[in-house]
Amino acid sequence: MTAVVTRFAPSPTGYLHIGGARTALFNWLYARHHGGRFRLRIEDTDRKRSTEEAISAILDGLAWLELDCDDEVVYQSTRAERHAEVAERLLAEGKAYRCYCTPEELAEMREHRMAAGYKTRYDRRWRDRDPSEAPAGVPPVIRFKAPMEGQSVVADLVQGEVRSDNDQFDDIVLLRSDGTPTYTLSVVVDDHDMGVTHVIRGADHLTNAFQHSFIFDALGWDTPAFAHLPLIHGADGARLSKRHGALSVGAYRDMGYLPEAMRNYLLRLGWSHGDDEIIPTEQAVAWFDLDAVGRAPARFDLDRLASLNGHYLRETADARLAALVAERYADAHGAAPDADALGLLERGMAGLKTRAKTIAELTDNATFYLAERPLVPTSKAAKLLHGDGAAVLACLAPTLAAIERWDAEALEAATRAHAEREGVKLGSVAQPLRAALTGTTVSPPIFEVMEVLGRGECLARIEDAGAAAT
RNA sequence: GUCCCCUUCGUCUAGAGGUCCAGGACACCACUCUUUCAAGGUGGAGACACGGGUUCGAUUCCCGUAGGGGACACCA
Repeated sequence: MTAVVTRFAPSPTGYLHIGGARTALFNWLYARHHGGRFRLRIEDTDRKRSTEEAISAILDGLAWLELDCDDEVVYQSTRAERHAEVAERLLAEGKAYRCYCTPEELAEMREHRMAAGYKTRYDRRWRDRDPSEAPAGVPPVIRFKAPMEGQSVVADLVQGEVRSDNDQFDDIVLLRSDGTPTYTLSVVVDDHDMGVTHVIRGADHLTNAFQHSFIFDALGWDTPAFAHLPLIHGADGARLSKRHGALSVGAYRDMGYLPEAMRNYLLRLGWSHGDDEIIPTEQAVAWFDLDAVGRAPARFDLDRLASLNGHYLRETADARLAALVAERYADAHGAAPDADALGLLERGMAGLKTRAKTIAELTDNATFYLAERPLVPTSKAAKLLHGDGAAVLACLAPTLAAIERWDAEALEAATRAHAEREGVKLGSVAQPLRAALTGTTVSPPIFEVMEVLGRGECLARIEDAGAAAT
């Protein structure tokens, strides 16, 4: 039993999207679970569409998801020579041939054969033709001699045994007329050379797997095990596309999702372990295997991601959350919170984090800890302060100022006693207090907030509110 | 058009012939806790696409229909 080697092989034509991220995750998990290696190959084969930005977006995306890869990253474009060499070998062995058809000729053939109901697009006119008949000045492509009869089967670890009649496989191009390799040739050669044992990728490649198998066989190479994952669809069931909004993992990072939540979410899309829902990565590594991957495509559900994110948020250490909020706040306001402010955030985090689903929301809710006096209240909060609110606070202020031990417990006890003396409900005191201290009508428990904020700041904010109300 | 794959609550799924008048989670609705809002707790509504078989018995096996998805480039 050789050690497992998996690989993630994106083409750098855009950001790392949700589907790619899940493919990467499954490859990574499979490798980690089996104590194997997880490799990265950038499929930048010539293509004008491949860009440096896309490559770094993919690298960043994987780094954010904390899917570390082993060995060096392979750039497919650097391997064209080796690919061509393999094509030549196939040619020499009579397993491939030169085809001199022009693109126009092929387009016409395709159209005609399609209309006539043929199973293949290319009529194989050069397959058995004598090379001496080659037209002068036409650079040929090299085509693979696909089997024409019988049936083939791909033993897929997810899809099961998939069969197909051989009469519908075209003799695909291996090497273009300009000598560059096509995708089909490149994957096979690279997977072999990289020692890949398990090819885990999207189901959109299922049909290609037949062609890949043919080539592996023709070369006398061991065919890796295949596992084709069902695709991820948008919430409407249609294929994921631009109109579904954010597709890149970077966009989710920016929206304030945690990588561990994203991993957990993606993991449960198509894979399950009984009724388990919350599956931290360590547990996933221990449990993951391909036999529990389903075959039906799944829809992307933002609510589910948000819920999971809320869960992980609540489990995250306050210091890390405070740092993430500070970073976000700095991005939005241009100034990073100082050490004192960071301390406030960290101490306030316990009350804050049960009230947010994303870091973005958390940051919004935390701004009252970071804002400079005097606070600018929301309109609802201002309304509370302009009514009897100001008077209520003015009446309460001396009581608060006289408190000896400034903590939530003492503050609540004193305020409750005050409300009772005044014959009012606690709420009618607490709400104006909240408005004055946080500038909003919704916040963590107000006495907790007061403890974190400290005596001086609280009394000052109450005074500010009183001044603004007059 | 040809070939391949898929089909359990709105969504993700458990279920591998009787344990299922189908279980969990998210979302939703109540109630509860409560100084606000959350979180938490309790409860509720909600699905085996359809039609044939096979079987004493099908969500589970087979066939068909419908619907969805994928692949059919000198793209990857």
